[in-house]
Amino acid sequence: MSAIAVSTEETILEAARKVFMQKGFAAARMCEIAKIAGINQALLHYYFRSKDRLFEVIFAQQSQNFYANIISILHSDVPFFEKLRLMIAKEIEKISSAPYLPMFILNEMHSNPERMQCNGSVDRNTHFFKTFSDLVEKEYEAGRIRKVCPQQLFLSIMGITMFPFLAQPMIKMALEIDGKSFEQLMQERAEHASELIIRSLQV
Amino acid sequence: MSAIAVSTEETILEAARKVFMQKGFAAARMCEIAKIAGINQALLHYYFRSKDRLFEVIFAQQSQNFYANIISILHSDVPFFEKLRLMIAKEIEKISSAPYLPMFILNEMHSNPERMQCNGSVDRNTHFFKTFSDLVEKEYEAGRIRKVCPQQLFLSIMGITMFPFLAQPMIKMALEIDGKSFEQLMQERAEHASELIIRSLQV
DNA sequence: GCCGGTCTTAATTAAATAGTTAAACCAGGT
DNA sequence: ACCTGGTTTAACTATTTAATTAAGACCGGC
Repeated sequence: MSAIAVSTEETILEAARKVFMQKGFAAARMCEIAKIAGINQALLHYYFRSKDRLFEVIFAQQSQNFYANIISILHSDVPFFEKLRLMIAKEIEKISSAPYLPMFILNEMHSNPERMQCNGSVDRNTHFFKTFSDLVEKEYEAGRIRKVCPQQLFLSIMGITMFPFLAQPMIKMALEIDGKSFEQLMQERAEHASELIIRSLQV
Repeated sequence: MSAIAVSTEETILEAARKVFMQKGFAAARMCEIAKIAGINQALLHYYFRSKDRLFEVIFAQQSQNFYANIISILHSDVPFFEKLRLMIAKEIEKISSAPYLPMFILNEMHSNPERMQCNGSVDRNTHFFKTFSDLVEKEYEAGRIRKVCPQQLFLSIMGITMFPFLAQPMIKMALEIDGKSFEQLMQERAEHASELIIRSLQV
């Protein structure tokens, strides 16, 4: 009963996650989700009343997933440079196992900003910047890094780690590489990215 | 006659550009394009047979627009560091005037890779990497920069310049700034980004 | 004046897709 | 044995939207 019910609910969520993340809300099809979950559309609506509701659940989950790493590392108790290295490495590691995640989140926020405003799951997760900013400030005052705008630095770190995945199809064409080589490149990426950021901060 | 015809054709393209770039192919509506162009749907199909055809035209145009800057600067005759500065500055300048451009291109390539393969307009524009790679190689051999993987460097430069626009809605929430402040931040961005990249390359 | 292409209006078709319903099936638990 | 709830099937409705069509209005050049 309950055990079985949870199982199919999760089967559905898993299928929905795949489809929504790959195609986005507008191009996603309920019948495809049902098909992948190995069930019928009737049961889909039996569990989640509508496409919108199902999407809300998926988006909230993934949104959580998207920010969790950064937040926990920012609050961890390691030296600043180590934090940067960890943020970059862990983020690349996670995205490697879910390459569509950044595009999904950013594209849905972009193409439907209204949905986000009334959505608490977004708000709860986006208040970590002050922590980062304070860390940078302190590090500068201790003379361990050069003077730098925390906002700009933050954008750079995020861009350097997430962009390759956002632009994956373009990158593959531009660099003329296949999926295998791309994965390889991403495995080496954390090292290059950390090196680049940390060198740029040297006094 | 001809003058008028061209004018409405351009009116339609302008409207289509707005709608497709803001909503993406799947969520874009022909009737909205018609409405914005100030015409009716019948005329829309009179000029462009179908939604797909209209989209092809827009995508090809924007794709061109997307790569043009980088390509022309790569082939220009200025020192390497100056090229980097120019690439970053010009790219930010362009995107600032069309903030949806990167998300549009990357998201459509992501959510519909098939469309791209048969589309020459993409292929023609993505073969500029070797030029960049050679430049980096030469610069290293001349001892003016440290040893660095050209592919990784390329990803970093692109990421640093384009990410803020791709993530605009998220950024605004995370940094708790409004549209005005975001524009301000982007105006200062080229300077920070160049500084960061060039410092990281110092031997 | 009329001719051709541009454009409008409005009605209509066709297709895709979200969502509903009712009846039946089946397995586990009582 | 039977009740319950998850599940299936299949037919159905409603809605949205792309695409078409036909009849005619407007308008500039011939």
